[in-house]
Amino acid sequence: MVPTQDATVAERIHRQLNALTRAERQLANAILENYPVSGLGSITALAESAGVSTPTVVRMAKKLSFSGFPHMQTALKAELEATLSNPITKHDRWAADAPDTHILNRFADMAMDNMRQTLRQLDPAVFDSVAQLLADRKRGVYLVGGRITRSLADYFFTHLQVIRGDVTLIASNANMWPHYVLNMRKGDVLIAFDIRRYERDILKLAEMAASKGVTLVLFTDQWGSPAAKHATHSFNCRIEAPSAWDSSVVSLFIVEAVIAAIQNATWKETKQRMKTLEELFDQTKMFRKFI
Amino acid sequence: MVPTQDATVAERIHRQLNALTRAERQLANAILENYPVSGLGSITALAESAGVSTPTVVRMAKKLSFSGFPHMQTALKAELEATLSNPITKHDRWAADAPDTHILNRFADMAMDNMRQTLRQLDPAVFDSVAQLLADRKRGVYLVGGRITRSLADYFFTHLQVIRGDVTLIASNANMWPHYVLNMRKGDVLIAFDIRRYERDILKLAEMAASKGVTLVLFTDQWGSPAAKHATHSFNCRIEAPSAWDSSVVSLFIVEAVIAAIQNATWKETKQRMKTLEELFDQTKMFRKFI
DNA sequence: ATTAATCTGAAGTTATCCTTTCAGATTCTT
DNA sequence: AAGAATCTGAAAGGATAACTTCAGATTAAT
Repeated sequence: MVPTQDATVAERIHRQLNALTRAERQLANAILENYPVSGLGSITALAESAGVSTPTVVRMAKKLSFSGFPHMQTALKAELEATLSNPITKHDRWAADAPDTHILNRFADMAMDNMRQTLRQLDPAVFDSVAQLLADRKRGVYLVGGRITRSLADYFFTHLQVIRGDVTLIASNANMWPHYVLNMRKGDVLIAFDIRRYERDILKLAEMAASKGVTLVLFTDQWGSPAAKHATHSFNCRIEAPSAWDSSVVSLFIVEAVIAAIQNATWKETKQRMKTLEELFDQTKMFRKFI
Repeated sequence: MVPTQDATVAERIHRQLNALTRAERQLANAILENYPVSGLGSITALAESAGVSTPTVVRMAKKLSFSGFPHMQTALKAELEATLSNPITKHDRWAADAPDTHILNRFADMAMDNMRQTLRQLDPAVFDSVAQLLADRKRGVYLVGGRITRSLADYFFTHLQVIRGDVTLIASNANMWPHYVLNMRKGDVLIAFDIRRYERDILKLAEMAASKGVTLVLFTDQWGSPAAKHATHSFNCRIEAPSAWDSSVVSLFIVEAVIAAIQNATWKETKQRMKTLEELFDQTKMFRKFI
């Protein structure tokens, strides 16, 4: 007998096909027919769908060297998981010269995981709506961030400012925030960053803004800031990191993608603004010419 | 309430995220983490892997408009079946619901490429040296960024400040920079961000700092800032993006990895500082308790 | 600080599942 | 055709899962 320890369920079935009885083959066919999902239900369901009795299922599982039906089902689930896990994760080491356990590689693994999981559950329609909102030059845009995320808001602000006017970065001192709310008009957009630990002030600001009819776009983490209840659109970015801090890589990614989308939607005007900006830079001689 | 009849479990979770409680979110998170396989086991197994109780699972299933856990599980299986039996569905697409040409997927592809290429040519020894430099509390640390990269310097600063003292974020007004140089001592570290278009002022600052015996750590792009000639260590991060702007995702990634490495190297002191910081936050009541 | 509202999981109950047994059905052998 | 060997599923059991209840814990509100 060939060892069947590591074979897939399908392989085991094929290998043992001759040793199976009539009812068992009928069952085997049913399993292979919609493999492997068919085997994920209860033994009763499987037996019924194959038109055999439950003892037949148990007997076949044992013929395939499983201890019983649950054992076989576990194997099926493991196979499925291996199949579904994105081939992208199966990489050669990121930094080839460093061991797998080096922080660079561990961090890279997690960053890519965050990215994958965030995008999998991100609704492109929400993304498109946000891009459209921000492309609308009739709406004023305000940006605010917390202790850590302030930098992200700042980054977003710097780019938005090039694309369009009427963009305000809300200063970090929360005492001043009501002043900003004072100027907000119905239809304006507030982009707020709030990841754990969620900040009371951001929640308060979201409340105030919402009550003035401002549309709230929220960048938060997988658990969701309490400000989400006031948000029209939320981006839940995974922030896991092998570190005492959270990772903002995915949040920054989304920000950049939104920027690109807005730019595409308003390219004609944006191009003109960028050209003007270049001329202004030329005058200040701030940048070196070329590269 | 939006009808949830035909939505996928992931969509329902996403839609109801705000209505979920702490334990339920924790559970939702666990489900999405290895979706949808994680939901195919018994309610007990799922509850355990999420670190919640089984009643929580039942309650969440009901909040998602299922009659109970088995109902939800059936839905998961149906989704899985649909996915697997439809060869057209591409598993390697980032945002599954958006076409390959959607900006999200194009951006993700490129970010991924940037990451791979950057890490491939990054020397882990350089990385380790930088982490070690910054872990050395006897050296003062200065951070500076350009028009776009200032946000990255700011992000780095916020974290470094928690880990250690004697960290200075150089203000954005270049006229003031000589004041900072005045205080720099031999052995201090200057972390500079300079990606195209490279800024004259950063180059000048690097020169001045170098002449005072300051160690320069440079974050730049694949082409290399002219300031590199003064740098002791350089990180060349790929910045390609399907956009008129460059992507800072990889740069941020390296920054976070460095932060994690420093934290590991000095965990004892860092832990103590973080604890003290927590206490200070408690006093200001800035953050909500837990999560 | 106190109270009210909400959340959470331990414990217990009910339902379902998985396995085993065994008698009848089927197939094979002579 | 008779007998032996094998196969099969109904039924019963023991095991596990799913659901409900409820009291303590937590959070929000006053």
